[in-house]
Amino acid sequence: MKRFTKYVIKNSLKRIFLYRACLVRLKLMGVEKVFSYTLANETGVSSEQVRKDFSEFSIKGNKRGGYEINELLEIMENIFHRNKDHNIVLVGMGNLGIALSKYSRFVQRNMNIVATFDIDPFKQKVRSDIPVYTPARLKEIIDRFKVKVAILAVPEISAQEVTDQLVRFGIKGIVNFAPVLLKVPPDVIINNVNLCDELESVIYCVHKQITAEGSKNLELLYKDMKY
Amino acid sequence: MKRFTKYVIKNSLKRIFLYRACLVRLKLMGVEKVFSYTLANETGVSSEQVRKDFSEFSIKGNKRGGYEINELLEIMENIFHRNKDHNIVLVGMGNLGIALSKYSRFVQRNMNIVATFDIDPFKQKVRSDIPVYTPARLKEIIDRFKVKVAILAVPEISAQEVTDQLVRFGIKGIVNFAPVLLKVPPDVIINNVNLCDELESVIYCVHKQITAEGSKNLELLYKDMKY
DNA sequence: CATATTTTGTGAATCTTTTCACATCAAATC
DNA sequence: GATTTGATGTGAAAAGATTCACAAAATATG
Repeated sequence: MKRFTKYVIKNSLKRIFLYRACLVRLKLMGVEKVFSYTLANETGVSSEQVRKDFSEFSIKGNKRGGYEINELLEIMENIFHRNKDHNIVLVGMGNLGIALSKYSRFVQRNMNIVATFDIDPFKQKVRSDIPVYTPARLKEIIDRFKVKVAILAVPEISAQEVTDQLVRFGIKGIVNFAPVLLKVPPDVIINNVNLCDELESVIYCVHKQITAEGSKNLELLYKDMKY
Repeated sequence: MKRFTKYVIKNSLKRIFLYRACLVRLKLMGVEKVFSYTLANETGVSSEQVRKDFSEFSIKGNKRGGYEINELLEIMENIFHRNKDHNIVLVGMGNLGIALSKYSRFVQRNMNIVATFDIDPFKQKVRSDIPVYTPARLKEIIDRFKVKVAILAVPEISAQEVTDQLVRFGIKGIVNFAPVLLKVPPDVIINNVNLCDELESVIYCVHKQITAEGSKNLELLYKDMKY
């Protein structure tokens, strides 16, 4: 009865990102070695979980000696192919699109938005820091920069249409900010970011927490997970 | 050995949001009734999952008749307290903060950003559509509008400091866009949105998918979940 | 150099989530 | 109104994720 499968990023992978962020911070503070429980404390997971996650990605430490931060980061860079640059396109230069195009952290992590696209001719500026093209040039740019991943920040109504184009032009992964479930072939990875839901779920949980009589109710709503 | 627990929003709750978005769409299209497999098809989950989720939230349907969309939406509105208005504050009016403050979908769903805050005096504008105040007025505004939930879009470096203030002034839930793990008392709910990680994980999966020799590798990286 | 200590790494146990399978009910059909 | 059909709702089974518990290894100590 299922019409399409969707790949979902595993928790363990998400946690690896947490660990890495934490390692980068510790390195800046001059720390050279970590133990699984250091990372556990900093990220809120359990130390066994850290080790289990590492073992899933075949990351080995030194018994008694813990892990060298530099070594760990290098392994992670390799796992994530972060040594290479990655070219991204961004479609939809509304408020959110503009903010994302200026988000400096992407560049810091070797993810370059090489071009953005918008149907509004008034927004199109080829001679800008990051150029804003007409969607007619999508294929050309995707081909030229060998782009495989796109950020979708267009209105809900045109999200599927743009997605179909992107997929046709060879895009294999999309971070989608439009609140729709995109339909794509099984080899295309979609990561939905729904800002409303993020806010709404917090409001919901807060409300429940405030009005909850016993803890029984809460258990229905959250997992008491330590991540 | 754990230093703080963190509540994480359950998958079933996240899926309820999916269902609702879908129901709203179907309603606009003039549909009046749905079956569990309609929702399943539209959202990519299995129909048993839909029913199990509903049963978790004590949502009942009609055997053979499925579910009335209106009824379903009403129940969900009640569950989510969406009939009431919710006042939100937003701290940090950088690119992302500005975009979020203009995000019309929040208002459509009864979530009103009543005020924003930024330390930069040049950004402070009290007579604007949504006023931008100095953080010195945080307590005053939070008290006046009985705000319980905040959006945090400040730089990494000041995120914890601002969080401590927010918590002191009575904020019980935070949507955090800064890439740091905030430390808060156990009754405060944090929802982290890390834009870099979202993009990076897609890049990672795409890369793995492209270079994967067998399907064995893939299984390590994704769950073949149908959500 | 033997012993004690500390941390990793992982199989087993537990807990959670998802899927299966089918009884149960409501509507449609004969 | 009896029978068939097609959906829900939910225990039971399976799959998946997390925690426990402890052997193995590396370092420190006496």
